[in-house]
Parts: sequence; C-alpha cells; structure tokens
Amino acid sequence: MITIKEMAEIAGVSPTTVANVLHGRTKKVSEETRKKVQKVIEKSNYVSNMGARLLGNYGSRIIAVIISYNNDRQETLMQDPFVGAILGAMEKEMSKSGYFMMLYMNPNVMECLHMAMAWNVEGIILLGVDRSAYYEFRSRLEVPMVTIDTYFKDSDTSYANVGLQDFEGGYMVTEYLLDKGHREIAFLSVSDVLLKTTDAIDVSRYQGYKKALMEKGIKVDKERVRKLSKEEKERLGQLEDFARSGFGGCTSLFFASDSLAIEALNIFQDMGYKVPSDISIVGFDNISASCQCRPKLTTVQQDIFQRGEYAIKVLMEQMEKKSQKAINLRLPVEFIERDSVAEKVNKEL
Amino acid sequence: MITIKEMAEIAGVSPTTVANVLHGRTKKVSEETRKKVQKVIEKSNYVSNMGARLLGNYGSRIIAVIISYNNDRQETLMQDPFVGAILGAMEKEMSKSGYFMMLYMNPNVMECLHMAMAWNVEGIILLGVDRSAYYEFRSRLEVPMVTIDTYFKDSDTSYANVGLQDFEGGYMVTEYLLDKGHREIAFLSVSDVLLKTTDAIDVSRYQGYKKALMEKGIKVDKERVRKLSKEEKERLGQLEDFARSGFGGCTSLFFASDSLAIEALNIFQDMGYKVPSDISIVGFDNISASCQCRPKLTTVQQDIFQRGEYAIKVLMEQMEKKSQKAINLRLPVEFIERDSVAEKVNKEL
DNA sequence: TTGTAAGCGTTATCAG
DNA sequence: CTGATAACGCTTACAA
Repeated sequence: MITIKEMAEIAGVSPTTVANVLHGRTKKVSEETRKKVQKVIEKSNYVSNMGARLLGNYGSRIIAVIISYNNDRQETLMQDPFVGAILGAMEKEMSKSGYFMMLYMNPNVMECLHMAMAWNVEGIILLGVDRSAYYEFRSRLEVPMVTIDTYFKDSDTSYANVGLQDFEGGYMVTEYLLDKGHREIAFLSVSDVLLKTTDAIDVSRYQGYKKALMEKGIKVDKERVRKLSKEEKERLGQLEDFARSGFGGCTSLFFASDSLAIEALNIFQDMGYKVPSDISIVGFDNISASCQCRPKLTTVQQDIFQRGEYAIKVLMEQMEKKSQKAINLRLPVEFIERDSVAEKVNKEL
Repeated sequence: MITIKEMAEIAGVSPTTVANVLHGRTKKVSEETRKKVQKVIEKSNYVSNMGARLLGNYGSRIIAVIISYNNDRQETLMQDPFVGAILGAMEKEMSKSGYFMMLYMNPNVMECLHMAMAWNVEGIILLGVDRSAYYEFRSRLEVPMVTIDTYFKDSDTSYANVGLQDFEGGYMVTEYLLDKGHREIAFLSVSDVLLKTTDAIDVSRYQGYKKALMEKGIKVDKERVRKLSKEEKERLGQLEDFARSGFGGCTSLFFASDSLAIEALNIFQDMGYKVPSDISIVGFDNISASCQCRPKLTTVQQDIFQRGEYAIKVLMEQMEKKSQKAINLRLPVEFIERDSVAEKVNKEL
C-alpha cells in the first residue's frame, strides 16, 4: 500500500502537492506539476487509507444501516425480500457517492450506539425500529438519521422518515372491495391496531380501511379487526379457527401485508375453501411472491428500490445541511388488481 | 467521545496503564490501580476509536462481504431470501467475535479490491463470485477469503469454499424420482451444465442427476438437459414452449433451484396442466416459498443459517492461522418430500 | 506555487 | 508495576 508521502518522494514534490492533485485542487498546483504527479499517482495504484481519514476526523464515509428486530423473528427477518431489496437499493445509492455500508443487527440500542460512535459514522439508517428506540438513538447521538417504516404520530417532531402512503393504500383496497360489493370486510394484522399505543405502520393501513368503511356509512366492527400472533404456529391455528368460524361472517379479508395474505390464502385453500369465490383476499406490499401464489394476489404496490434510493438521498441531505428539520416522506403506492377478489352481488343492489 | 488520554488524566495515571486495564492485562497493573482505573472507565462510557486502530494497523475488525452479481439481475439478487438469510447469519456470527460487516456490491473486481484495501479489512466473504473472479481477488490481495457457492474444479487448489453437497443432493432427488417410477426425467437450469467451462454449482447438481440415471442404466438424453434463459420474460416463453411440446416426453422435471421450480410449477398449472399428475416437479434449496406454493414442492434442503455460521468460522480460522490451505466444506443436505411428485406406474413393472 | 509541521487516538516498545 | 514516546497516514493551516 503506497502512501502519499512515498508518491511525493517519487515525484519529487511535497505530500501537500500530491494531496492537492488527488483532490483536484487545480488552482493550487501548476499544470506542469499536476501532470507529473498525476502520472505517479496512476502508476502507484494509490488507495487512500480510511484509518487516517477516520482518525483525523475528515469524515468516515461510513453509513450505518441498523436493523432492529423483535427477538422472535431475528432469524427470519433478513429472509424478507423487502429487507434484501431495500438494502440492495441503498447500497447502490450510497456507493454512487462514495459511501460505505456497515450493516449492524442488534436488538440492543446501546450496542448499536457504541458501534456508531466507534466508527464515527456519518449517517444512520434505522430499518424497522420503533418510535421509542428512535428517540433513544436521537437523544444520545448527534448524527443524521433516517428511519424507514417507523410510525410517527402527528405530535412527533424532528425526525426524518421515509415511509409510504400507507393510509391511502389502505383506503384504496378497502374502497375496491366495497366497489366489488363487499360489505363484511375484516382487517388482519400482527399488530394491535385498535390500541392507541401501538407503534407500527399497520395502524395507518388500518385507518385507511376505517375511513373507506365510514364513508360508506359502515361502522367498524371490532370483531372484524383481528390481531394475529407473530409466532407462526400459533398464527396458523388462529387462521384455521377463523376460517372454521365462517370467517366471522366476512366475505373479504384485508391483510396488512402480503406475506400474511399469502400464508392465509394457502391455508384456506388447503382447508378446502375456494379463493376468491368463498372468500376474497387482499394484501399490501406487492412482494414477488404475490404473483407466484395462486390465485395471484390483489394488493397495493410499493416501489422498494425507489424507497431505498430516497432514504439515502434524504440522509445525504441531512448530512450536508446538518439541519434536522422533520421530514416525513410518504412515497406513493399503486393499486394492483389480480385474481384474489370476487365480485359480490350484494343484497342492497 | 472520551479518549484514553483523558481517562488517564482523570485517574491520575498514564495512558499506557489505562490501555492495560482496558485490555485486561492484569499482570501489568497492580490490583489497586486497576480498580481505580476501572471505575473511571465505567463512568466515562469509553468507546474505542476504530480510526486509530486502523491507522496503527492493529486490526480493523472489518469483514467485507462482497456480493457479485450478473448485470442482468443486480436489482433482484438481494431479494433472494437465500442472500438475506445468509447475510443475517454471518452478521450474527461475526458480531459475536466483535467484527463488523461491511457490505459491498459491485460487479467490478478492481473496485472491490480498492475498497478492501482502503479499509484494511481483515477478511473477505465472496458471495456468488465465479472462479475466475476469485482468482483475481486472490492474486491481488493477501487477505483471508472464503467463497460461498463458488464452483471449483478438482484441479483447483488453495481456496476456501463453503458449499453444499450439491452432488449428493442432485443424486438424492433423482434417485427418488426413479424410485417413484419415473424414467423420463429432465434437468433444467439457467447454466449450461453440459459445457465443460461452465462455472456454477448447478454443474454438481447435474452430475448427481447423471450418476443416478447411469446407475439405473439410463443414458442421459442431451435433449432433456435444458438451459433456461436468465431473463425472466424469455424464460417464461421457454417454459411454455416446453410444456406445449409435451415436456419433451418427460414425466418429471428436476429444476436446479426452487425459485425456478416454483416459477415453472405456476406457469404449468396456469396453462391447465395438473401437477403432479400431468408432470412431476422437484427443486433444490428449500426456500421458504417452497411450502407456500401449491402443490408444496418436493426438494432438497440446505440449512442456510448453518452455512453463514460456518463461512465465518472458516474465515476466522484462516485469519488466525494466516494459513491458506484449501478447504472445501460441503455441508450436508436433506431430502424433503412434499406433494409435487406423483407415483408413476412404469411399463417395466 | 510549493513545502513544513502539527494533530487526530491507539498501541507497542523500552526505559525507569 | 508505571510512564514516556514514537509510529501509523492523512489533512490543513501556515510559512516560505
């Protein structure tokens, strides 16, 4: 590994001059010297030593991506195609600007902070951390941070989040179901969306559902807002029970995520129910599996790559401006009609 | 960020002493001093500055994970649950030993090398790079490296690879199909496994297939070894054509990966074919989607988490010993029988 | 336009 | 057992 000093010696100039050439400060170097030095640099295969950058506090060029997880799913979280896709998109975007991604998964906030400090990271992406953990990060570390999929309340302030139009998406699919003649529509999620304290984007999706129903003059039946277990085995049981109960009198089910919807779709069909003729199903996310299942899932699409890209763009903005005004980017979603919903001839008609 | 020097001042000792306490060199510090210093350290929330470690060449504690990809699938690669799962497993394993993961995706070998040198990484995991790229890395950089899923020939030497019993797996499923009475069995993959130069693990799976057939006295029919396009649209067309041709006279199909098998399974059923009664299908990998599709896929299972764990363990070994003897770990696979294969009453019987 | 030198925080060496 | 010091490579302020 050749150093600036060594190259300076070869070129017969001072380290400062080499550094100036390296950084393109053409005003500070004569054209002649520049050329001479340039040649030496090219021959030398120079690679700057990040340790020296770090130590001198000239910017680590590291962006930490911190993935939080509930302990019950630490092994499977990374299998989620959503996580992989957004990581890929972010890496691509940050490496464009010469930043490096350090990936860290640890449920312990203090250890995450420790890591961020040790490496003097220039920015942090918080993936799937809840609001309270975010505030913990925020209060202990003055580094630009952008959250992805953290649910903030209106009263929250001073955060940067890159989310989705979850509310609008929830509204959209519910309206679609209503259009198709459905009146008995359940909302299913692994979060308890009826609780005021619940801290997950599912809440926004639920609120969209609620609004669409209300506009049709339908009151939300709490029995039809169901919290499913995060534990797979238990959840499968719940879904079976629900099916056996005649789906609680519902003709269609809105699942807060595609992965949930697909799981249910398979179970119901295994039990002998026909989708969509016996029961209609919609999801949210449009993960790749949504068109690999049968019937193909009607859902709400998000552009994951765009999200990763924006997350980094917003972070970079914060890094440059050092300003920390609240940003709540909510990227558009798109309704995708496939085959999992049946037309319902309603008594009203 | 408090430094060793500052803590030394507070404790009224020298930086060296603080460092000795920090590193648990109890022999070098009197019990009394140790206690005093320990207290100061605990109060100070000390975080070691990695920049200084890097600069002083005391070990960066960084392990680079370099993901290579074919340009035609750079956007989707990270969506692969396999990639996500193995990343998660590796991160978990390395953080146990206090290492940090730097994630890098770049099809350009030189830029990857550049990154590894700039950060003075202690080890490298190469995920999905082909043999020639590996040798390029190897020749230019003297850092322990472990490849995952790189296909080496018997004549290759001096590498460390953490692979699977691909051959045995291929043999297993083919034998199973034969047991079930199938004689016309196709092998489908996105690699050209018949070419001597082909450089992908699919080749091993194919060879297992071949051996099983040969043992039954069946000669491999080259028409039944099919290379599918890596481009989705084109591949769908190929699969449809294949189905319309009556599956080339085959009664069962062995796909080199589950993702391929599931794709085909859906297309065939959409076209009106019944799986498995019209056509039997097996895959390889046991990704999570394999039991989400219908019929559930019969396949060969690999333990992805175990693989990630071993990859890091092997890498650490190399890092410690600085030895570079060839290691070709081939982790066991397990046959998983599900519902995608039908019993075939053979004329022979 | 070019060069000199200080400083970043850690560790290892060596002297006390 | 304890402490002083040099070294790592880069950047930048300042001197020539």
